[in-house]
Amino acid sequence: MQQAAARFADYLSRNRLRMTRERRVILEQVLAVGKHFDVDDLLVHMRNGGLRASRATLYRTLAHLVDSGMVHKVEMAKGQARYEPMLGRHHHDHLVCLKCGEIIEFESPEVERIQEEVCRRKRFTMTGHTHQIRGYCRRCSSR
Amino acid sequence: MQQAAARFADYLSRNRLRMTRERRVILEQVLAVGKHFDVDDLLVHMRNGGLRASRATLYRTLAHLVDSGMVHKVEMAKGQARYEPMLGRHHHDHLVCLKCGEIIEFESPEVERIQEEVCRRKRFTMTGHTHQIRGYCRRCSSR
DNA sequence: ATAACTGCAAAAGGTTTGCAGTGAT
DNA sequence: ATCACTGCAAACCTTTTGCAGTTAT
Repeated sequence: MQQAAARFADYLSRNRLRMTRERRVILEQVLAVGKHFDVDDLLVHMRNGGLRASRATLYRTLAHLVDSGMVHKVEMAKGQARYEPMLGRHHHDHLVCLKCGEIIEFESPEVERIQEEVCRRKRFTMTGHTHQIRGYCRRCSSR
Repeated sequence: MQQAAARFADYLSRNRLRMTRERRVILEQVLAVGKHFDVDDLLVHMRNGGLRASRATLYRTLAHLVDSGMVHKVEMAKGQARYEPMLGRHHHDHLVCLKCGEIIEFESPEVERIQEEVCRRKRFTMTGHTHQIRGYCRRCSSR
């Protein structure tokens, strides 16, 4: 946790940005709220802890956290974004349950390899990708 | 083209929906406008051809075309949707150029296979997926 | 002191919806 | 004669932005 704060502080100072109380609190809550969350989850979580920050500041700070690489932004359908802290974790993609909203992670080096090959063949410079499988999780399928 | 109209008509009647002038025109224009388009492209294309339909009707009709399987909806980041006619074509995914907006298609049976295996392992019932690679196309990379 | 930051409320931007009138079956 | 469809304008929803006041450096 200290570590994360230090890393963010470092990112901020390298970009001539400032470490404010809001940013400290938001980072701490992002780490506390768990794996996958959206802005509302975070807001609710913060309120329950008696903390607050405006939506605008949440969005602005999350953008910096994403930019620093400490948090990933996952674009869902209809322009809703979810976020996930990436501290020391590595890349993965998602299975999204359409009924209960559960998000299951998966990773496949094979898929990564194929992606790179596709890009090579098409002379395409990849900067990122999105790979989501939608459907019903084990629990929701069985009813 | 006749064929497409017949297929849509069939879908409509099976769902107790009606074949209207607007729907006929929209289907025809969807086929004419080409591979990947968004609602604005379609609207502009129609206006250039002296045809028209309200945005609301475009959205409503596209939803039916998607439901009928004749058109695929591709969710892009930030809640913008694009559509592509699927007549007799089969599934593929996309490379999206962040600079010029070009969309390059690719397909990989291997990735499909891996997806199925991931789902089996996680006991997940897949109903669809999204797989996009973002970056810069050949032209845009080289400048 | 400077320039970045914050909250607020307004704006944006794509999509959806309620309604009253129109039209397919 | 029904009941679905259409256009319009308003409503939606998440995210972004302008502004005036606040605060880290």
